[in-house]
Amino acid sequence: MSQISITVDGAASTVESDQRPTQIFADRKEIIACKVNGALKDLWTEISEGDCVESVSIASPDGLSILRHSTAHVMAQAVQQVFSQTRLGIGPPITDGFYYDFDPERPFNPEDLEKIESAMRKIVKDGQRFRRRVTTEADALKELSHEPYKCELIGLKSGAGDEASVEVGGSELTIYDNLGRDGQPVWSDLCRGPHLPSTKHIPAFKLMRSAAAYWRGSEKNPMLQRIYGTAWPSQEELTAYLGLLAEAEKRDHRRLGTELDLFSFPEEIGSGLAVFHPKGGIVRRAMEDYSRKRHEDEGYEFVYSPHLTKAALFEKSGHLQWYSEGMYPPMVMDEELHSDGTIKRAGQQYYMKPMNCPFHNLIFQSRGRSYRELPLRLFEFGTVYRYEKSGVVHGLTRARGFTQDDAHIYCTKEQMVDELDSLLTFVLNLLRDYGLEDFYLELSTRNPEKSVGEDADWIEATEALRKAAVAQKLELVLDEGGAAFYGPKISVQAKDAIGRTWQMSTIQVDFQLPQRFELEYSATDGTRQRPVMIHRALFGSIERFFGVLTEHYSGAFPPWLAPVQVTAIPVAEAFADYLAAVVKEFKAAGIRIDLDSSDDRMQKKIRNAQMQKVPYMLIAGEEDQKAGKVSIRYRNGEQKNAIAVTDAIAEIQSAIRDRKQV
RNA sequence: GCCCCCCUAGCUCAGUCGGUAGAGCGUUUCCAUGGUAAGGAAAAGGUCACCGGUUCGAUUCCGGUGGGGGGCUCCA
Repeated sequence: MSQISITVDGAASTVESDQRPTQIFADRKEIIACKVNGALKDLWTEISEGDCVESVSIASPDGLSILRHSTAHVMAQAVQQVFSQTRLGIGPPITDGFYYDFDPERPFNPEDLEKIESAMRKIVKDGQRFRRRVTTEADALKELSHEPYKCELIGLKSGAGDEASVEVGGSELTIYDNLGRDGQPVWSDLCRGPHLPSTKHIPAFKLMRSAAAYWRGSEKNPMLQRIYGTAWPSQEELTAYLGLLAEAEKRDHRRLGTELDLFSFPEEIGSGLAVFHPKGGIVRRAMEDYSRKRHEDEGYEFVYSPHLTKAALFEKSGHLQWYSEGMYPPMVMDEELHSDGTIKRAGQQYYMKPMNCPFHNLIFQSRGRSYRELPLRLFEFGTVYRYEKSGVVHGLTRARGFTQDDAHIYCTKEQMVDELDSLLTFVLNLLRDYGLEDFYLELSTRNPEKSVGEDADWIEATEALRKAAVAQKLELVLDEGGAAFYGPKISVQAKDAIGRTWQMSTIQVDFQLPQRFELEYSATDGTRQRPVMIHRALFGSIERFFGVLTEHYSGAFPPWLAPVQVTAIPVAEAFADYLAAVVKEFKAAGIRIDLDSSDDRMQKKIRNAQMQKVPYMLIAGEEDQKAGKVSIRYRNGEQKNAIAVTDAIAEIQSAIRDRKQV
């Protein structure tokens, strides 16, 4: 047997020529794949003289993808074991897990998932080896003739899109066989790979849910049944992941909205239309008040516009041509009909507004504008109505009626760069004031096929946005071709307390509307010029931001936002009068404080306040009353005793003023 | 909009293989006056989402509508 020289993880090495990485890394159990000369390969791959071999650990990003992809194969095998008439779609790894699409005889139910999961456990236990096999298109079509979706993928191979590329390799067509103990294939799947050495390398997995998905992601294609699963390098990591999901469920704003009596969606009103209860109203008002103040400081002017308008306005803006599907249908006013039903006098059509910009444009246009007025910043908490498809409505984060913290900035081209820069700084600082700290930015650029305007304008605006983004020194992600038809945009993505990303603010340059509305200002030389228009919403919508903050804080709002800032709890009824007097002082100091005068025992009152996530409890008993003092109990269970009332007020006031979390 | 699932007291949920229903929490009243996350007792509270169909009889089975959930597609 001859020897070959290779590099293993950067170190020169000499091995027998028939050695495979599986043997080279035999004593490192966490190594489940490798890179040969930079390309991801199975550990069973052949290596040759001069190859550079790098180990891929199961915990690395590549390793996790391979683990999850292999688990998807195991699931597909199990599904076909349990339901033999099921045809296969595709089964890629995704963030935290994997899915596989199936065309079963009937949709899966939860019991099916249990059956599939136990079949998977058996396959994992069997330790089936994954074997890569190169095939030809003709052979594969023959072998997979009973798998129509796979055959379709083979046909697509040349122009393979993203979703197909996991299944069919770029240059070679490969099939992965799962080999039983006797070395014979027990199951096969068209796949690019790579895969784990064997199924026993799957340390921990769980099937999560079944759902429907269109074949190859198109509404026009048939619906397949998708099963989602998750897989991890260890049982502990799986448990931790499931714990995170449970935590996310606990802080779901829809659940907290009920538990904390913040808002509801009465069926009588309609899907996606919320009412805010008194407690939610306080939080919302605190959010709005602070936003208003900051906008005022920043040179915005406040305007108001109606919720309804005649159709002509949205014809002018282009919304009716482009977005009428997303609008509530028109109300027809003052229409007169003949007795035979034909129209005698045409009515007037009114629409609920899906956006505020046309109204702001009318304000801009209401009189001549001078360059001296620019940048003109018009701000409105504008409530809009959009007829979202029934399947997408989701709590406060995707509603049909919502209020944007909307503003439109009209400026000269020369002012655009500075304006965007200061605007982005303003946005980020404001979001930080609300307790969000971790951001990245996304720059959406032109899609040439779906856009209007001059190339030069697009380039200029995109560059201005890019410059503003880069100045923030935050991560910048490019969303190529993701811009709206009328101009490029930056969106601010914020991470919440448990690491989930939410799209918050958008800043959008618009070339279209100033033209459609023929907006003009008088320049220094007396000529009439078209202003640049910038759309921006910092919260996106107040409802959505409310939902995000509720989840971010898990309902435990910082004092400045908390509906009830302090609950006063007498140790016994005898001290209620004393506390009532103290409560008066707190109220006079502008603190939102409630005295719990119910006949519950104090332990119960503490529990209630705790569950309502009230930031402070003010407790007083005999000792406090004698000394004229109070005790403060915090949300974390800590307590400070014998505090002078004025000190307690000062402490809480300062936390509110500084928007501190406690 | 599409696929699947769900809707029982204010909330969270049992239950009825078709004979009109239960628990815990909450609410009300009474007792208890209690120093750090549930004191005790009693009572009230339901057209079993709504509308049709099948049936002697429907909360239960079937169909439709509304609302919700998980996904897909979409998100100006």
